Amino acid sequence: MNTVPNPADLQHLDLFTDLPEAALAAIAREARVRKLPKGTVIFTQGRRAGFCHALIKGRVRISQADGTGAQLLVRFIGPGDMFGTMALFTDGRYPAEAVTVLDSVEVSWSEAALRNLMRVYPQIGLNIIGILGARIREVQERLREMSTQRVECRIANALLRLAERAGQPVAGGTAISFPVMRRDLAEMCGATLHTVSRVLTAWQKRKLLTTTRQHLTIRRMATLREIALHQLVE
Amino acid sequence: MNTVPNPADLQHLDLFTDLPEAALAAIAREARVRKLPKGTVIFTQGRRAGFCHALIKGRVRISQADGTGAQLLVRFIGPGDMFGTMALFTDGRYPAEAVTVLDSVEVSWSEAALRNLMRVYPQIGLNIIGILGARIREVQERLREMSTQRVECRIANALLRLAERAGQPVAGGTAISFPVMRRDLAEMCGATLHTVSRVLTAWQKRKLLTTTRQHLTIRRMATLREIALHQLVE
DNA sequence: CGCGGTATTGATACCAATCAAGAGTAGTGG
DNA sequence: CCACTACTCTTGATTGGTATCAATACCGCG
Repeated sequence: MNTVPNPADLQHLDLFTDLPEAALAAIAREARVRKLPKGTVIFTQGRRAGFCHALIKGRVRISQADGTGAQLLVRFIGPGDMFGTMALFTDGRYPAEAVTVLDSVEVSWSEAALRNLMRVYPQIGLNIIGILGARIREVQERLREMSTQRVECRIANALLRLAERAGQPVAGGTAISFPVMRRDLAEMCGATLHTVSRVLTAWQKRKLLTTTRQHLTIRRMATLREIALHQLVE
Repeated sequence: MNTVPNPADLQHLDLFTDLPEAALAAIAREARVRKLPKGTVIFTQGRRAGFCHALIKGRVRISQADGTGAQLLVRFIGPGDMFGTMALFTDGRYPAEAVTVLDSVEVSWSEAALRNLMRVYPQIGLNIIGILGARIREVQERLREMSTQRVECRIANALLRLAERAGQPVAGGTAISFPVMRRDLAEMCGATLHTVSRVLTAWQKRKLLTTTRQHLTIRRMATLREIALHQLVE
């Protein structure tokens, strides 16, 4: 379970882009690798954070609950993505919960190890800044969508983001490569699962996409883009 | 106009916390200081970014427009805050517009200067990571609010955030120290200015706050907190 | 087979946007 | 000094998009 990763796996992590070979080897020596079956809770909201995480394989669902039980789906983490790292540089507590939705392989580093590595290889710090910057952009974009657009647009945007980050070309469309429930989509775009269901069945009738339970394939990406952009849905 | 700042001014900037005296002096030498009257556009959305900015005095409004003209008020920048820096580490374009809402004093560094300083003083990089992390948290919190809470709660939360970052104790309450319009509040919490106006007058009748045009004083912070937390507003 | 989680679909209610009008306030310039 | 204009703010009437409530169907799995 607690093995050392192959440096080759590490070079695809966004955390470690533009680092020399030697660095990857050193980083690998400090790493902890774990195989995590689908459904594993990696960390829970509010727990003390001591590690920087990254995903080698699989998919992780990051979600945040408020006091009343309402949930926000913050993001799905895919292979190569760092996660749960922000906490180390703020108040030391995870602001959200992370659960695998597929069998996954995760790498992690203790806070001390990460800080040492950052000292030796300053590029890591620059990478983290870039990653956080990109995330702020994405979250702000979602915030703007939530403020100004209707549910249909927001659902379309959510699907486009999923396709972008986890789309697999298949015969006659793009399939999302992991199980997505109506509830997930709802929590991604601030709607109820009822509304999501209605919209998806309407789109299915229009041949924009096909869905079976938890599985989703986009058939007409272009039309979906139009719906996402335009306020109007002719 | 193009003077060198007093290092003492720099030590209160979140960008440069935990830096030695010598560093502040070096940083000051690279800086550009500008006095900017109220209403000055510091940068516009989409423009090529070449500087890292920080505010010494005054207040700056950061807002983002989508294609249709709808606006999101991203944040108000106060003394000590860095801004417009994310662009340097992502795609090199400002994702939002910055305008002074009070007479202000701004410091800025060219991208090259900043990168040099970061190389010599790695703490700056850590500071930036901390700042970006805190911002992601705040934006995510707003996103969750937008998804799950009603307008009244969201307006209450917006006011609390303003009070937190720009509240001045005055006789019988906390005043917001810069002009805030109904439209601003609306764009902060995804509502129309009409709704904001209605809610504020209702609260004024309940003595929760007092407003004159563009000026706002919170009288019962505790009650406002209750409204913000609870979904229910008895 | 029955059971728990997931998805569909209809009926109703209601929050907040939209539409519309006008009042207050600041600043400008003749 | 006052008319004039631009902007901010208030308030009412109406509409409509989504949530909510409620019931049922579907599917996988132990």
